[in-house]
Amino acid sequence: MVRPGGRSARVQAGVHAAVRELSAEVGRDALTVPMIAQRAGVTPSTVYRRWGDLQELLSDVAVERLRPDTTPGDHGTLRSDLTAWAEQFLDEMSSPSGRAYIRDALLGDPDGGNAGRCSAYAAEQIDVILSRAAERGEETPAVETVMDRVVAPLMYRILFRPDGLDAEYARQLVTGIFDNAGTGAAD
Amino acid sequence: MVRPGGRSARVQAGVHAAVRELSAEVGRDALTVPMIAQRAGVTPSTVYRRWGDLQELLSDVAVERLRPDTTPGDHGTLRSDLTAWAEQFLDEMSSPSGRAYIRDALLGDPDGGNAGRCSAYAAEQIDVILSRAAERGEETPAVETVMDRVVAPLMYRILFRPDGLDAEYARQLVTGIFDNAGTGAAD
DNA sequence: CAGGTAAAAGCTAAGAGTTTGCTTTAGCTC
DNA sequence: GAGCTAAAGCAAACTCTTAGCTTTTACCTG
Repeated sequence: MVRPGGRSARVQAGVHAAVRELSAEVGRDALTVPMIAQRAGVTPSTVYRRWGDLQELLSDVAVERLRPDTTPGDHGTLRSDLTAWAEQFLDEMSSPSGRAYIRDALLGDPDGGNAGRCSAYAAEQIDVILSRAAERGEETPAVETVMDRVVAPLMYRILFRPDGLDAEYARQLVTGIFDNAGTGAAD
Repeated sequence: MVRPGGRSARVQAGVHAAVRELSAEVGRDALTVPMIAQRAGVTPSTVYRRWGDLQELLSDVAVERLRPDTTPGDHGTLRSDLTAWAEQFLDEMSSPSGRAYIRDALLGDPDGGNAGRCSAYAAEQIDVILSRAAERGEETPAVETVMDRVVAPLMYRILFRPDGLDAEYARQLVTGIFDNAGTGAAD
């Protein structure tokens, strides 16, 4: 077996780097396995054997790029932290390239867990925000509540209705968590 | 130009039928354009010229299969109508084949509108339920509210966290629309 | 630290899918 | 029913994918 740091790891890193470089140079839709393999200095059969097909490889790379690289900012209150996070999330994810990454991540083997990893990233970020609020002594909702009421609607709109999305929508969703005024439905 | 009912329409119908038949026979993952073209009695280049690639074709067919074929059932109250609809929606969409259709629909040209069409189907169904409730004299939430609070969370879980989904979750989401007890967040 | 071992990569050729220019057909319009 | 145009058929060139076999690499034992 080849351990981390060995040849396997170098090949994987090289192929991932080749995907990132080439998708910037020629565009995501023009990528082919032979092209990526050549840039990475490996043979196409290596890529096919390790990833199966182009989709699976793109899915892998997409998940890496969707991993947050910063801790959510501290704006003093739970509400402002969530609002800022939701606005940034929407901003990053609703761009054409952001949507492409999400779609690629969803495209991989459903049992491979790439999609689940994306969701986990968001949940971790939310958890950081909620924990910080709890330390301040604020009442906090469950992570699941924020996922259902903010993340899920944002992601749904990004995937299914990409038009007419703006930061105001993200703010309204966060407000909905704090506002118990009702939905207009009688019980 | 060839109008509806002409050769174009026949080819489209034949190719769609071929996709449905073959995906039942050999499985969605084994489909190829030449295989579909042969079953439909057309040449592969016809398929490539009309749809561009296999993904686009599968996306088209998936949207058709995601179109609801019945009106939401009437159970006497808004709450029971929504609950029944959400449970059925979850049941149909969370199956392996349901998830595959959703993924295929999302995969097509983002500007082609296939994803938006799926969302519109759900919105139409919700609208029927809400209109019926309004006629009964019940207070009703906006369609958007139901999309955000029920459809989006269901779809998010189906796509990103397919494990651990059950009818109880769907019921809780519907309850959340009627229950203004709060989320645990202080304002 | 030399030799053995197993996993992973390289190589190559056969097979399958995709693209494209040109020709033919179908259906509309006058 | 003759002309016209969009779409389909055809066929060849091209690219991608797959698979069997060989070679390399890194780890591990003696």
